[in-house]
Amino acid sequence: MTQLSLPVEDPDSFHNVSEKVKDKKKKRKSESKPEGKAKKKDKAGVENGETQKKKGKEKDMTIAEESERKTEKKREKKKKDKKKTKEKNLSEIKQEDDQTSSIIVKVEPDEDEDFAPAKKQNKGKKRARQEEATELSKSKKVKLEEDANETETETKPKKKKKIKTEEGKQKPKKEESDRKPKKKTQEEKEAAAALKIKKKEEEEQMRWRWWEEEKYEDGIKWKFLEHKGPFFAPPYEPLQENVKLYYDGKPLSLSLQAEEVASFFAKMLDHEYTTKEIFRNNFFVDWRKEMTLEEKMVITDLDKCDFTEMFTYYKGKMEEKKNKSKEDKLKIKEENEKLLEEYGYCAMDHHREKIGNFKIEPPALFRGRGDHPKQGMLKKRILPEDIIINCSKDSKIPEPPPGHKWKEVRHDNTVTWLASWTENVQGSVKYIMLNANSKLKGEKDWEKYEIARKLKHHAEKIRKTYRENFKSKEMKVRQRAVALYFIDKLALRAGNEKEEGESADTVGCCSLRVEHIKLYPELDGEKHVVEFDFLGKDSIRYYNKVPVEKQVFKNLQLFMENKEEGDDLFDRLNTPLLNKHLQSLMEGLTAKVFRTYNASITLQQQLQELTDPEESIPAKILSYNRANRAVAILCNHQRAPPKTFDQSMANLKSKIDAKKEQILLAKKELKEAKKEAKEKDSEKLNKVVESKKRAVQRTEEQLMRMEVQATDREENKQIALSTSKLNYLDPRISVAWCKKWTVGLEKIYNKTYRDKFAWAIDMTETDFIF
DNA sequence: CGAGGGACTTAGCAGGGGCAAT
DNA sequence: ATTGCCCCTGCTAAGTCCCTCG
Repeated sequence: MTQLSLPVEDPDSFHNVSEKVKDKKKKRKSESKPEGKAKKKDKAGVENGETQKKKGKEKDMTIAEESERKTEKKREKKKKDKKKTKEKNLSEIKQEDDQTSSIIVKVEPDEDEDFAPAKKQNKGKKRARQEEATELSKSKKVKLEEDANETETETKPKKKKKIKTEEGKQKPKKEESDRKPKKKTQEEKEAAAALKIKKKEEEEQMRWRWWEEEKYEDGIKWKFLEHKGPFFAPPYEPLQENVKLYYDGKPLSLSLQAEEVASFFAKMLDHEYTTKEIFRNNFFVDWRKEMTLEEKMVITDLDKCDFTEMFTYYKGKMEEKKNKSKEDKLKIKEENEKLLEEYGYCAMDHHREKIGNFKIEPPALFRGRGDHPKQGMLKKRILPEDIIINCSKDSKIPEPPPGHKWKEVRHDNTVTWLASWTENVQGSVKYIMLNANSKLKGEKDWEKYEIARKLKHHAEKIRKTYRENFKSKEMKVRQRAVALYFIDKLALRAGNEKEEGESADTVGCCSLRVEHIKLYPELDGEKHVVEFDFLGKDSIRYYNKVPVEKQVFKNLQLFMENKEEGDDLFDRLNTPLLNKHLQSLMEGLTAKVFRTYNASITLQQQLQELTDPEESIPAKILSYNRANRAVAILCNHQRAPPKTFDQSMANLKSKIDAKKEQILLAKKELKEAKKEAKEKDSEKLNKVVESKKRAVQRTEEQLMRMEVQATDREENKQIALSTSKLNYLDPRISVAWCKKWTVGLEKIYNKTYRDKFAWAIDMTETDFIF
C-alpha cells in the first residue's frame, strides 16, 4: 500500500514534465507546477538492447534479399492462413449443415509471423463467435439495401438464446464486478443488468465484422454508398428588439448580416481571443465586409464598439437553456436523436455505418491556435451550393434543401468522404467522413499498426544505417541521418514546410531552425546535451534537454556553422526527401510510423516492467496509466490543467484524511472489541470482533483506492493520455494486457474506444506481442 | 524537382450529460 | 432530489503524406 502513494519517478524518458508548459497556458495561469520528475534512462537505448537479438539474421542483407525473404515469409503465412481457413470452415460445417461456407477469413498480408495464433482453450469461444458471424453473414446475404434492418431483426431471436448461454458462461465474473452496489432491490438490479447485457448483445450482433472479410482491391474504398447528405447549420436568429450594439455610447441597429457577425464576437467576449490584437483586427476587417454602406460609415473603430449588452443577452439565453425543464430537455434530446437517426448514418456496402461529422460547421470567427495570423477572420456560412456530394451511382442521391442545389454530385469510390466543401479562411477542403468505428477507418487503423509492427523487424538495421550515415561525405545524407535519429529517439513529427503567414509559426523535425536548439558540450554532468525549445503542432511547446551521441553533437555543430536565427537547421532536407529514403528502407515506412512504433513498443515494455502480478486491480490500472503516461510524455501530449484541478485535489486530500481518521477509529473499536471478547469470550462478542475486523479492512481498501486515484491524478495534471490511447497505441497490447491480468477492459477503454477498437478486442488473445 | 491541392490522421478544447455524494 | 464534479463527446484546427502538373 505504502509504495503506491509514493511519488514514482517516471521510469523512462528524458522529458522534464514541469518544464513543458504550454506558452499560452503559462501566461494565462502561472500556477505552481509539480516538481520535475527525475530523468532516467534513455528509451531508445533500452529498445536497442531489446531488439538486438533479432539483429543477427537481418544483418548485412541487401534490400533485394530482404524482400525475397519477405515474400517467402508471406508465402508461409499464406499457407498457415489457408490452413486456418480450412479449420474454420470445417468447424462451421460441423455446426451448421446448411452452411455454404460463406465466411471468408481475412488474410492480412502484412500480418507478421508473430501474430498471436488462437489458443486451444479458446476454441469454444472462437466457435461461438464464428457461429454468430456465420449467421450474420447469412443475413447479410439475404438483406439488401432498404430492408437491411428488418432482416437483421428477423434472424435475431433465434440467435439471442444461443449467445446468451455462451455469454453467461463466459463473462459472469466481469459483469458482476462491474456493477456497483446500488440501493435498489435485487430484482431491479437484475433487470437493469439484463437490459444492459441485452443491449450489448444487440450491438455486438449489429456490428459489421469487417475484419473477417476480404479486403477490396487496391484503391477501392466501397462499392455502394448512400446517404442523406449533410445537415446544415440552423439559420441566424436575429437579436431581440431591445438588445443593441452600442457605438461610441449610442445604440445601433445593424443589418441582419452585420448583426450576425457581430454576434459571433459578442458571444466570445469573455474569451481571451477577443483581447488579442490580431483577432480583433481580422474580425473588424471581415465584419466591415458584411456591413452596409451606412454601417461602414459609422463603425470605423472597434474600440468604440460595446458588445456587452449582446453578450449579456446571449449569456442569459445560455442560462435559460440550461435551466429548462426536464421535459423540454428530453424533447431536445429526442430531437437530436431523431436527427442523428436521419442524417447520422449511411449505407456502405449494405451495412449501416455511422458518420463522424454529419453537421456542417456553422459560421463563426476562426479560432486558430497559437499566434495564428488569421485568427478572428470570418468563417462563412456554408450553403448547399458549396457542397460536393459523393455517393454511388445506383444509390438514392441526397436531396438538397428546398430551393437549393448541390455544387456537384460525384461518384468516386476511391475516396472515403461523403461530402466536401472548401472553407474560406485557409482555402482547405473539409470533409464529411465516417466515424472511427467504421470499417473504412478501422481497416486503415489496423494497417497502421501492422506497418508499425513491421518496423520492429527493421528498426535495428535502420538505426545502424543512420549511425553510419552520421559520417557520410554528403551533407544531405548526414542531415537526413541526424533528423531520423531525432524522429526515432524523440518521436518528433516529420515537420513539413509551411507557407509563412498562413498559419502559426510551428515546426517539426525537418523544419527545425537554428534558434530552436542549443548545444551544451557539457551540462549537469552529462556530455553532448541538446536543448530543444520550439512550438510544435497546435503551438504546443516542446522543451527537452537530451544527451545525444557524440557524432550527432558534432554534426549539429557543423549544421549550425555560418547560420543565423531563422535559418533551417537541416537546410538540405525536407519531408518528401526523408520519406523517400524511408520508403527505400522499408515498404510503407514514413516518418510518422516511428511515432506509432515507439509509442506502442514503449507501452508494451512499460506494461511489462510496471505490472506487478501480486498487486490489486486498482494498482494494476495505475500501472497501466503510468505506462500510458510514459508514452504521452514521449509524444509530448499535453493538456491545460483542469480549471478545478487544485480545488478537486484538495477535496480528495481532505477525503483521504477523513478516511485515515476513520481507520484509526475503526481500529480502536476493533481493539476494544477484542479486549472485551477476550475477557468474556462469548459467541456474540467474537462475531462483533469479526465484523469490526472486516470494517477496518474495508476502510483500508477504500483509502488505498483513493490514494491511488490521487497519485494518478496528480501525475496526470498536464498530460493528456487520450491522444496516444486513441492514435498511437496498438489496442491489441491493451486488450491482451487486460485479458492477462483479468482487468475489465472498460477500466481502460470507454465506450467510444471499445467501439473504435472492436476489431482488436475481437481478435486479440493474451499472448499478443506487438 | 517544387508548388499546390487533396485526402486522411492527429490534436486539444469546450460544454454537456451523467453519476456519485449530500 | 439536488448539487457538484468529472469524463465523454463533438468539434474543428493542424498536422502528414501523396499525387499531379509544369
